[in-house]
Amino acid sequence: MVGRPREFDEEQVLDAAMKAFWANGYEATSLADLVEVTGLHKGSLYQAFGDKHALFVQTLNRYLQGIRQHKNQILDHAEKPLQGIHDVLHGFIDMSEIDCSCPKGCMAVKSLVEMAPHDPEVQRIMEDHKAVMQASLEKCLRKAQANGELSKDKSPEMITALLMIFMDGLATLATGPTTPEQAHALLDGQLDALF
Amino acid sequence: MVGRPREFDEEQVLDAAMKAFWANGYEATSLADLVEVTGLHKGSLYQAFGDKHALFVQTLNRYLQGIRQHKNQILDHAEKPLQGIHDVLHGFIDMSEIDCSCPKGCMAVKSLVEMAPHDPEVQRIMEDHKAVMQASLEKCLRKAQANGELSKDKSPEMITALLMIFMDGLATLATGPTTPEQAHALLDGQLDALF
DNA sequence: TTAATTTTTGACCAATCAGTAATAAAAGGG
DNA sequence: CCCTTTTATTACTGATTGGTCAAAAATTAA
Repeated sequence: MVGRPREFDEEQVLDAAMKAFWANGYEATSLADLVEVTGLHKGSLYQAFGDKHALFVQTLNRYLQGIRQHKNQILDHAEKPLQGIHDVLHGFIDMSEIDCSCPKGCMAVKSLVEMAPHDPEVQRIMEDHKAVMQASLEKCLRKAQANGELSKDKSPEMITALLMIFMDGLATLATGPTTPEQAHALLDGQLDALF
Repeated sequence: MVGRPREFDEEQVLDAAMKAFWANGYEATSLADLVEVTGLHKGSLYQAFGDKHALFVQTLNRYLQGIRQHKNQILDHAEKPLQGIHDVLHGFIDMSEIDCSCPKGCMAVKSLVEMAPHDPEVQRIMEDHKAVMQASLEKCLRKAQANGELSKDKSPEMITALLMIFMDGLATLATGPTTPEQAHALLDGQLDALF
């Protein structure tokens, strides 16, 4: 490698920018904010990541990829598929407790609501992510049916859709003063209703 | 009344501003945008409604009040309470079809996600609104229980909470390319699961 | 040591941001 | 008809916006 070496860790910078966007949204996060949280100078940010929108897209992809990686691993390796789904969904609620430096709520839902309506790229990213998660959940539910864990007259598609809607709704609820305990109880209520 | 009379209709201006905020969110809606959609000059906007934030709060209150008025009337006067709930929830989906000039999605959810986390006033408004809607739904469910329409071993609180979460989730879904038919089907699926 | 390459840094830019102040215009009250 | 009150309009502000550019610094290859 030729040239002056980078003085920053790309992943750390992306994480810092991600948290800023996550906490405040795209529009309300200024370049000055990004400079502050990343510690980089304006020019370096542009040279390394492109403009503000490109940087945002990279942080969003990183956020979604992290979720997919973690959740799909649980879903694919769960001994009891239904337990896997239970763990994955309750795990979403605990995410904010594990890393307390994370903003409240879900960056994906926030981006979906703020950006997707008028941003084709964000829209595409979110649709792809949704399709992947949907497929994983459905696959897991079919395993549960084959397993005998889940009645065969339930519809995996409908259950999956309702679970994803529920998680989106829970994420908007989580922007307010809801405790993890309440969230867990509500999720249990929804799971009881569906299974 | 003394002084020069207003040349605009306050409610029309609020509606125009509301749609701008609704479509683009608070941060992404500039004063120039508001001047354009309202037809008023900057100074008139400030004199009549206060600053940008105050104007936003007024549009949000108008939006929420319209919903509460409409929905509570249905809930309170429904012959069959469960049918009333059915109508109210499906009615949310049809709102965008009735007035096609309305932006997609729900302004309340959008404001909740974008503003509530760091805006105490919006947070309070949304909490109050949620409490009112929650109370109306619960009251209606209890009537259904007294009526025999709803089994008494169901929890009105839990059902209400799950319905509200579901509607929030549906609103985020509606920012994407979801047809009203799909939304109705999903809502029916949720209602089937809950009742 | 020098040339090529990449990053860092800080100065700089036009455009837009929300918001204000001053003046003109239009009404009613005396 | 004048005075008061309210609204409309225009011009203007300082600050901030996202983004660029050129020069300095740090590294490797020749």
